[in-house]
Amino acid sequence: MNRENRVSVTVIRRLPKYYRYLGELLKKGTNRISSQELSKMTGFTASQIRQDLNNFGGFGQQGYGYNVEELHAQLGKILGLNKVYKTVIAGAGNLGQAIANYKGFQDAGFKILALFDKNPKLIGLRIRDLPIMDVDEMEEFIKENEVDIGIITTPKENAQDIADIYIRAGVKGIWNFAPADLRVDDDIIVENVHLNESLFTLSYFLNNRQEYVRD
Amino acid sequence: MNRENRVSVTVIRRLPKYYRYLGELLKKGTNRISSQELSKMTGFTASQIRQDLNNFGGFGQQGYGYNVEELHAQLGKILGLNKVYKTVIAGAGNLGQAIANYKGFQDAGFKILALFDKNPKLIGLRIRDLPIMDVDEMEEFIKENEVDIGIITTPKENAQDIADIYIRAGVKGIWNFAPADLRVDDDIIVENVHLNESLFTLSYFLNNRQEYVRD
DNA sequence: TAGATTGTTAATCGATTAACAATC
DNA sequence: TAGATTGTTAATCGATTAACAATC
Repeated sequence: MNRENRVSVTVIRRLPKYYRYLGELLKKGTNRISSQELSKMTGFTASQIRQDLNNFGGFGQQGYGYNVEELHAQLGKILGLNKVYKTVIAGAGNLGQAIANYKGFQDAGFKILALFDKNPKLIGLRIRDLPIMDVDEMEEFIKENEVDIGIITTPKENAQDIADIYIRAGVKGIWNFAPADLRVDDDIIVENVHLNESLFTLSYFLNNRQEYVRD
Repeated sequence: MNRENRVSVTVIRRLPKYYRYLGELLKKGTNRISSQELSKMTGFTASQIRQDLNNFGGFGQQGYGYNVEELHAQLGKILGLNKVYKTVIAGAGNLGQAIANYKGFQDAGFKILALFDKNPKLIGLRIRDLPIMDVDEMEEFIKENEVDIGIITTPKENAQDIADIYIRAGVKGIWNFAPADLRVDDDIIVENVHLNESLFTLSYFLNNRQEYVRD
């Protein structure tokens, strides 16, 4: 695959939502689902759903729809959720601890190996069974354990330094919660969670409700 | 303003980023900035930046660019950051506490009044100076204090119930961290932070790096 | 004045929606 | 077979980029 036939980022960002609803259907024991029913659940149009899925293959069957279990499995594979990823967390404050404690990520194959911090009061403690270690040991630890993903939950002042360590140590992706844009090589994938931007967007819509209600 | 002249959601979601960079420039003491320089910082094209800003007015000056202080103030007003919002947090676990502890939100005018939980071990504790109260008292509290924004950091199983309470109590917006889509009336603004979807997107790009590097 | 840079229109590009033949 | 629903092409819509006259 090359740039010409790659799937657009807008499409990719809808896949996790399909995956989530299919997981719920699977749990309920539903066997089949049509694009129209999925449309009602997700809020995307049926046409868009069929277009999106057909970027990756013809998973459906005319006159029937999609097999829930199969489509769920296929989307999981497309998203890379059939693998296990090793991750570490830099910044063992509340947010880092929240992520470490959230079972959902472990279940999805994102295995957290350790948290790192520079606060001596935190170093040595444990979150569940996970150690909080000195950030000075992080680079070494990542190399030894071949960590795939580095998570950043530090204040924004330290985010770039942490990113630099991550990259030197060889992580392939960074999940960044600091309100800063990281400078990284092109081959490092950065996914930002900018809570500030999310909250400010909410604030905008609160102040311009009349224009945006009823969509 | 009506539907015809409302600004598209894609534009709105870029505004907080402009605002953030302008804040940094302001702190550095920079007086003026051109769309071209802003382009280098933000990664959006200069043309797009000028288009975006002109949805709200002609803030620039030919041959000069934009006055940093003025544009920052204007964007703040557009985003509604010149007001104070009263908020509460439902779910006083790590994530709720992380948000309560994050000074940035308070500074931006989002005042947290209290956290709520149903866990007796948490009720009565304090996060900074904020009480953790019984969720049974939440509806009453919100009505009395005229809370604007309800934050949801509970497990997904409780998210809809909390949303229902928020709506009954009269909040105008919900900031939802639970991996669920809430059913609410059209006049309630919901802003979702779906960490699952963000992580799964990262996972996709990790597995399809060769297609997406160098953009 | 000359140079720089906006505001804005027009052109292009990409994403969404509509439509329907194919087929289960 | 008849009905349902996909996969896919074509039409539409919206967002981004290019271009340049206006003007500071």
